[in-house]
Amino acid sequence: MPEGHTLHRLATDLTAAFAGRRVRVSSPQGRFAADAAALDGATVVAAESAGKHLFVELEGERYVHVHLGLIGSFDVRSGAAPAPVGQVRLRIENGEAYADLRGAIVCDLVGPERRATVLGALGPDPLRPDADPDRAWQRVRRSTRPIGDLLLDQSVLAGVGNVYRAEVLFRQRIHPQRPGNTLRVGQWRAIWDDLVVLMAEGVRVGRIDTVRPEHTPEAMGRAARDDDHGGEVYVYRRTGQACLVCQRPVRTEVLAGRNSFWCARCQPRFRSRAVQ
DNA sequence: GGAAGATGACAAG
DNA sequence: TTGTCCTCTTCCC
Repeated sequence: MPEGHTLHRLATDLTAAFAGRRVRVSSPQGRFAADAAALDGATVVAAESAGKHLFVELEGERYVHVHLGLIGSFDVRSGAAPAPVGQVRLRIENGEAYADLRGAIVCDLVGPERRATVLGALGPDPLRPDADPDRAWQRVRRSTRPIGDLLLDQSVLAGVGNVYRAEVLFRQRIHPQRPGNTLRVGQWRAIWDDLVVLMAEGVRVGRIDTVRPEHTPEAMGRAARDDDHGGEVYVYRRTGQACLVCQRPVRTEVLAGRNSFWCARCQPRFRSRAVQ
């Protein structure tokens, strides 16, 4: 289940497995069958990610545009492909490796124009070295929307999902409901720089770990937890459990349509000076 | 065996 | 704001 780091890693794995190679393309489930047939036997150029979007380029400037949505998965494995298990919408294989796509919200065959349109609608991606954090800041500093809302808006910045939103705001001690236009530029830069580090680490290890060494269960003398998303986090989906830093119960509230998590002590609610 | 959720995004009203 | 879609897992009866 995907935030930007998952897609970035996926692009790397797909490129390693298939770039420069002819591939068989199929749709065992059937919903991508016509396009798969058109692509079958083509040579893969490369795969790339931008935010939560993935493009697999095949010869002839043809791109398979994939967005995993909330529940999609794209598994890249080595070896010959076995009989498909479950609803495999897209399978790419070359005898030495195979990749199965399931549950994606988008799986379309597109051309360069559509690809450019999708990329153009995205804010800067902390995983891309050419990303310009100031472009996002110009949106944040003018907005009265909560920062927890802005961080999930892919046109403001691309690749952050619900886990990174909760975790980066905890690490920077900023309440999710704090309006964007009350942040100082230094706080924004701290959020961005932290995302660059956290997401790069997410790509490297393949899971989301955000807990600093001094706050790990071992360092705090507590039993290790086994989070069901695979990583070690401060507040994400820890509602009611003790904050790893101050022991207060972690709180939750729906923000921008998604569950938001924070510690009321470590991330005090912002009070506008104008009100006082 | 069924309901509820889940790291997402969109359209409709 | 609500409803809808995608698939799988976990939980409850």
